[in-house]
Amino acid sequence: MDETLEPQQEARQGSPQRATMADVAKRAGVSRTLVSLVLRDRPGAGAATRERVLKAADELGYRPDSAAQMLARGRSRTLGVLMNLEQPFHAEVVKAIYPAAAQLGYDVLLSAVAPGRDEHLATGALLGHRCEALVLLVSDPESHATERLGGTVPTVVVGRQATTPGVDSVHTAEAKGVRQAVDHLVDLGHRRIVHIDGGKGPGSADRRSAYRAAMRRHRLADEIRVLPGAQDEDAGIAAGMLLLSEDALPTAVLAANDRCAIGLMHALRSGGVDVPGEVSIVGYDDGNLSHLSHINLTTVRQDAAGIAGHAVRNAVERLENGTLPGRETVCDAQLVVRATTAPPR
Amino acid sequence: MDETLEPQQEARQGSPQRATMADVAKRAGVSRTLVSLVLRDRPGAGAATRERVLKAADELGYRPDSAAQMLARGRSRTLGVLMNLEQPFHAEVVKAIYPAAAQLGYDVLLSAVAPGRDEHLATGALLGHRCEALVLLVSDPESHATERLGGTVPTVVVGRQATTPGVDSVHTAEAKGVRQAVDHLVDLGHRRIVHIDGGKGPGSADRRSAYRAAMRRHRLADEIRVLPGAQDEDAGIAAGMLLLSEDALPTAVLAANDRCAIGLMHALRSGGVDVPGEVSIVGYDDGNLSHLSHINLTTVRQDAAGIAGHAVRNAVERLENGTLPGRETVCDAQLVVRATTAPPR
DNA sequence: TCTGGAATCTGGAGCGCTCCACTGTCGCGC
DNA sequence: GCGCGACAGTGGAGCGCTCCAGATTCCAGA
Repeated sequence: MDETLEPQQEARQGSPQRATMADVAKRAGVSRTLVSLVLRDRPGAGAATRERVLKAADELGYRPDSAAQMLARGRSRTLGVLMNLEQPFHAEVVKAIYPAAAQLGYDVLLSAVAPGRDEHLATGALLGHRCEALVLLVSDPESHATERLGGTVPTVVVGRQATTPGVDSVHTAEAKGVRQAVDHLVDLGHRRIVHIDGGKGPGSADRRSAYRAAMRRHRLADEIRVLPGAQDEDAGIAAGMLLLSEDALPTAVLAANDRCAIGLMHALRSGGVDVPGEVSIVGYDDGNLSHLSHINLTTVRQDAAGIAGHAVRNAVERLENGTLPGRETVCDAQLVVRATTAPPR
Repeated sequence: MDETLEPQQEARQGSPQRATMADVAKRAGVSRTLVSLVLRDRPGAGAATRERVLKAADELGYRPDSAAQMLARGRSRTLGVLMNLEQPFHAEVVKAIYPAAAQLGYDVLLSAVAPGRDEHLATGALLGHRCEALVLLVSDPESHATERLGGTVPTVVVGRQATTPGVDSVHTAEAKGVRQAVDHLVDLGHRRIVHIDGGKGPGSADRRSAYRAAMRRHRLADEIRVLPGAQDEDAGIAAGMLLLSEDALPTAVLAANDRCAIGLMHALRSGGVDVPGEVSIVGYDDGNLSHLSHINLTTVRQDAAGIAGHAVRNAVERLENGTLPGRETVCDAQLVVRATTAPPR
């Protein structure tokens, strides 16, 4: 950068150029190395000196340069998280990843998929920033390209089973969650229970097969019906439209996730269908929308904090432990009964 | 004897060593510098050599180390974005920031506020990663601490006017949007139009005063009523509850944002109130929820792409231009009439 | 008195990259 | 033949930090 001296810096922080460790050292009258020790809270510095260094650093508004740290350490202690900004559940998980990573001394970098920014690009950015491990909240199960990064860097896939050896996965006990949901509906007296599929979204394949299994367990194999869908409101709406166009409605629907459930609920209600009077709906995720008092969605709660914790721990373990076989961590699922399920008419 | 230092052990950390520029250079039989030139697509290399370098880089799976790049360049060409994972509108803006930044050759780093991770911490992380400029989608107008970073690093505040000199701001023409909304309601015949306040959220103060001004313009000063609130569903619900508990409902409500509007809508509907039959509702943002066919919210559309573009351009300009006075960019607002507004009974 | 070891502190090398100043090598006009 | 600019390519310095191998001090114990 050109050495354009900034004429008016805030007086408080003073330095036109970012303060370096050498500046702090000079001010405190010690060596760079010692400053480094003190700032990283390592033994090897006397109490008085320590104090002096800290004071000097504070006065200069010193901020360690993580780029230089990474370079020098040969490690970045940074975890990369690939997410979708539109999935509330991702937000939930990310919120829990921050403290989990911080606790283990890791930093977190977020990268989101967006139109024109696919998984590949987004993970590339993460890797370019020297993330030592990746947590993939988004990952196309069909193109294993992203997962295969596991060969390069420890990778944890969230929300579904990994299909590549050497890649960890953390996901919800979909079978349990779905079974609870189906059990609940059957207990209420439902038989015609439709499932809206989540397409390529995480967990969808498992939920689909768990739905089938649960239906069979209740000897309702004949009633099995899976509608194509996705994990968003539009898919729920589309499914709702489809159902409304048919002769008879099912009495209950297990949606791909909460967003899908909400879309479905709106579609049905605006089609004059009473929920849960005529049709019961069960969601999946238990994000911040579902517990809103008027949505009040019966849903399968995924343990975002648990998922985040395990994902981080697995990634770090793999990082510090070298090669490990791919592990699968299953987090608990819990049906939360609210107001969108009721006995069928 | 120092020169026979053995290379870093590979086995210990398990990770296969990441290929460096020197590796690529050796493989292609050229100097590091040339590799650097080729990879950055700079003139100074012959076509044949260029090809060879590219091939070598590809074969080694070479990935430039952005930490080293930053360090060497003295610049990171990275923009930091502070966001809230729970605001769909932020997601919208971020999605547009990516391409805008990429076009100017800048990288984007995301940092989210979360429980236990306040603005200060989140921006600290961004700064530690050497972001050269910050785009703040989140910023507490009361504590100017975050904004004051503008003294250190170019800062653009999104969603409200900056209160610190030397800090740019990009926000929607709240006055115009709100005026359109109020005009629309008045045109429909409404007089009792209540506004739910967005609390400390971005844009709230402007919307509040714009609401007051618009009401006065229509000689409805007596009908002005601002309910305390926030920019989320819960606030909408709370406001709805409050209104339901009163003797008479207003005929229209201008909500703090879409999320708030949705909360309100649900609260009113579950209280047996017809929307828009008895009460019309107008939101603000036009995020992905509002256009869902059953929510179908009349709302004020904020130009996320425009906001993102201006924020990025302003930040970069300030970066490359040295000192500039604080500028304010106002993006268009546009009322989108959908199905939650109708003439009063 | 000397020894040795803990506690404290220092200098230099080097992480992977970019930039600057430089060396060659052409080809072309005079 | 010479000069000269354009192009191709090289080597070294150094970004801010951490680590390693010492250097210095001080004091307990023989």
